[in-house]
Amino acid sequence: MASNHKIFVVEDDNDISRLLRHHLEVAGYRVRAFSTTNQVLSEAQKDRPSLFLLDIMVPGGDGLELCRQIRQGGNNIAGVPIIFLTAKTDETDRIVGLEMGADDYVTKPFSPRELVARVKAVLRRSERPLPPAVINLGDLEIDSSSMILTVSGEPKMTTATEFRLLYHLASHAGKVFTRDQLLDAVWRDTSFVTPRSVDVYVRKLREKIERDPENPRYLKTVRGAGYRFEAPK
Amino acid sequence: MASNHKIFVVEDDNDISRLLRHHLEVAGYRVRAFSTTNQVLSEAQKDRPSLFLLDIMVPGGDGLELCRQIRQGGNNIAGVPIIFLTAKTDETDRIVGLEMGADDYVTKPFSPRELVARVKAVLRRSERPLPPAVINLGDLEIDSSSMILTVSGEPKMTTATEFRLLYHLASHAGKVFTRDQLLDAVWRDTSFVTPRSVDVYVRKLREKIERDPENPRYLKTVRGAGYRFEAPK
DNA sequence: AGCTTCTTTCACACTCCCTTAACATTTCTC
DNA sequence: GAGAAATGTTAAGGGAGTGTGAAAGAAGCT
Repeated sequence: MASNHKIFVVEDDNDISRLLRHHLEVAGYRVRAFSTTNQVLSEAQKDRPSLFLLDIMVPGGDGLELCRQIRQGGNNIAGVPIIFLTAKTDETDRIVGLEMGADDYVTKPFSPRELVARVKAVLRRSERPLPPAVINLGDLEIDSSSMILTVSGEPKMTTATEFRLLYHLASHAGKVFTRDQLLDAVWRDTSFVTPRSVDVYVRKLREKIERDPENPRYLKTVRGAGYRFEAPK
Repeated sequence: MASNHKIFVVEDDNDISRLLRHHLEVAGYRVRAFSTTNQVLSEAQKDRPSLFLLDIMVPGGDGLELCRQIRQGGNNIAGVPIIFLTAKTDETDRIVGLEMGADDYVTKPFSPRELVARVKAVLRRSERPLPPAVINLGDLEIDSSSMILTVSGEPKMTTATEFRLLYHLASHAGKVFTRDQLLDAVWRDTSFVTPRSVDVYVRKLREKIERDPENPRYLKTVRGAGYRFEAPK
């Protein structure tokens, strides 16, 4: 249920802001709330949010202006999706806002479910499509679109987490990952997971892909650092 | 990002027209806007657009009429896809599907995300050869033109949603879809629908297509990910 | 209106996966 | 070679994800 997405909420009304935060957090997102536009831009450049949720009528230079600044090239956040919060009646605001480059809007009063659904939809669309669907290495075939692992022609059952881990390692073959990096990349919610969990999964994968799990050809341990997937020559 | 597609927009409200143009252009399409239907047809025959975006309520002979004229044989644009813009309250399903031969519709007020997504989807569909109207897999026959499902020669009744879901899964056999992806592809407005609704439909489909619904051969669960339709060998 | 049919949600049962903790083993350091 | 640190391995409980029936909610039909 949890995801790694961080959302910047810019809303001056404290009640609404708390409400937004609450619903978004329940939905598994991390939230940072701002009551004015002042520091949003500079913080965003440091903190790299996945999405902005802007009230169109916040004080301190309004939301539209902030939207334009975000969209402006030159910073590293120009591509981050934006959702506007608008009053139901104010059609012109909405239109202007959308023209400014927002990705969607939610009208107040909003239903929590719709809010979350729109956030989810925008984030889903902004995710870049996965790199090559099928990875072939040695006698392995890792097909991410069907989530099927084949070893020497034999299909092997894997759990979702096993598969994601394998896919991540194999699609960056040669690169060493620390346990923490793997947790960040592969696990949905890293907050309460021991890095040692990775070890357990590495073992499970070795049992499935290695001839001799004790002497792995693919999934190598890099002592003191982490793990590396090694492509056979 | 750029594509060679040219879109004819027919819309009398100037604000909305500008908005449409803006978002379509940002998405990489070329746009020609018309505020009445008068010259659309003649211009289209010269200029060959890839898609029409018609407000259903434009003055000068309404959008439906224009749609009919476009679809009429004898010109060279009969096959160009059409998307309608409609007010939310309208009864759109019938208009789109049966009578007029439109390809999709977008309700006002629309979100840019949705607009562009639908335009993209329709263009994508029109570019590649149509997916086969009849899918034959194992003892299943899924005929999308007549919306008839046959299992081992036995015709089975399905609802529209059941059929669309089955068709989507079967026409991408092997690929895993998350519940959210299925909602996007099969349902119209996902904002108010729980992903779990998909489960219910999967179950209904299993009851109709599987010998043993508890051990499905076709419609497999991929735990932690979603569902996959598996073609038998 | 009343009826039917489809859609969506809810609640509960159940299964399987995930995480952890504990112990075993290997590798490094002095 | 002894101790420390890192990794390998195993099994169990608790929890998340899914299956399922029923009932409320929409939408169309007569």
